[in-house]
Amino acid sequence: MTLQLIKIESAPDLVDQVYRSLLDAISDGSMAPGARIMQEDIAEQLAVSRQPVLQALRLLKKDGFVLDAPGRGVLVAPLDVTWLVQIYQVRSALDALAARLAARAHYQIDPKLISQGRAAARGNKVKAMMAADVQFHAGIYAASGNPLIAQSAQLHWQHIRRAMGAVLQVSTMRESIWDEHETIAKAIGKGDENAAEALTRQHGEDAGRNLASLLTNALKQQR
Amino acid sequence: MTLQLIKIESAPDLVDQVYRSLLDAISDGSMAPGARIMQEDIAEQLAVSRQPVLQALRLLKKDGFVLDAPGRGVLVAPLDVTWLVQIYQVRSALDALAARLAARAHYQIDPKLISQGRAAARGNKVKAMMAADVQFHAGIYAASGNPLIAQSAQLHWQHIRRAMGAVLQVSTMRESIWDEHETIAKAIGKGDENAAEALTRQHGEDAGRNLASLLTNALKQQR
DNA sequence: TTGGTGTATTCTGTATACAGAGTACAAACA
DNA sequence: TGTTTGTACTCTGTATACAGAATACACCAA
Repeated sequence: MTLQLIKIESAPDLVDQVYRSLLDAISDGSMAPGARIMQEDIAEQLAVSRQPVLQALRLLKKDGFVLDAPGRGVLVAPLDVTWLVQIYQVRSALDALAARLAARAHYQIDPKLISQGRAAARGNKVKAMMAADVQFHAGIYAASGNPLIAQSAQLHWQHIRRAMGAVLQVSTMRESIWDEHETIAKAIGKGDENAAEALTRQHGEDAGRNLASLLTNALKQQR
Repeated sequence: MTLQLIKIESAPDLVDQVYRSLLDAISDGSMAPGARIMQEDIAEQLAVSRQPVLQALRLLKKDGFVLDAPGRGVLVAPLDVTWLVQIYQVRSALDALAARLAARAHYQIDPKLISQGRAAARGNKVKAMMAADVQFHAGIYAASGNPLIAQSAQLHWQHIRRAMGAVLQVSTMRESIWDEHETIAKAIGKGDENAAEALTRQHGEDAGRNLASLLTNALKQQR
């Protein structure tokens, strides 16, 4: 008999590990915007050589999480409202596309995603709220059948997570977003492509405007 | 008097150079889909060490131009119709967004882009046709005021270029695309956001379907 | 005291060196 | 002759070494 062995997940790959570690630290705010990054420090903290760090930083640079500071290495990209608005524009378009494709397939979004989301929204854990939000949207990406959407959007969500982290300590998320999510899920389930797309775009634009204004205030207060 | 000196463009940066060189070779087909890539070969050909090559390959991997072939290094991503369709779906959504934003600004697309495009379409140089097409769309991206769109779309265009290169030797581009381009430009100029968006999406979807079916045939013939 | 120049330090990017993982080939056995 | 096992080789990923570029600081002169 052929034993069913679990496929060994290969290649811990230091570059990947460093990349994730840094991305996480940047996204959750423990590496402050504008902070200077030195390869040697990171390498020492993670107990690897400078080589994997160098490569990971290059990947992060490509994603826009760190910027070149010629002569002084790189620094964590500052939080910029304009940049955030642009992220949201693109993400909304991707979300809208995903919703349309999902509706075309009459995909039934797992109702649990919504009930769990509402529960999280009633709580006071910022992390849980964010996670539920991400999961709902990820559900739509998966339903779209186009993995490229998820791939692009995932990076955007990291940027958003950064902005939210800087803002949500002060305010709370709009609770209405879960009503909107439910409406979107229904439109997708019914196969109403146009509605699903329009609702999703509207939802994204509202969220973008909301977060942008919150961030603007937060940045003002810092000064 | 303060002499106007041209700012020196810094950092030739070997990694970047290798990246571009490889991306170019892959996009124009001189590195065949499925071909195996060995760091040492590339390094020797470009007269650099393996280090920059390694990093460039990692960037290309992130972009989907090369795939991991565990144990045998990496290989040029094969041309895949499904993949191409997905690219077009995302790009069409981005194009539609860009068109909407450009229309919001009542941006006047340079008419030269269209006349030059028509001229190229009447010719028989595949490269010139592609270039004109890219330039028209790049014009819309620029007009959108959201640089993130251009950044994402640029990668998609490289993938498309690859597919076109494999196909356009055989067939010719639809000439009607420049009528469509003109209609889109007019809608943008008039500030008709909805029309600009809808037309652009339609244009993208048609182009995607067209290229996908051509590629399907081309791949069939190869067998 | 202030401005400028020279020097030392710091940090990056590239090259070389090394070790480990996987494949392919060859030899041996059924 | 086909299959399996052992071995050598190839290729990658990481570490270390080196050289160049930019900054910051200190010293000197006005």
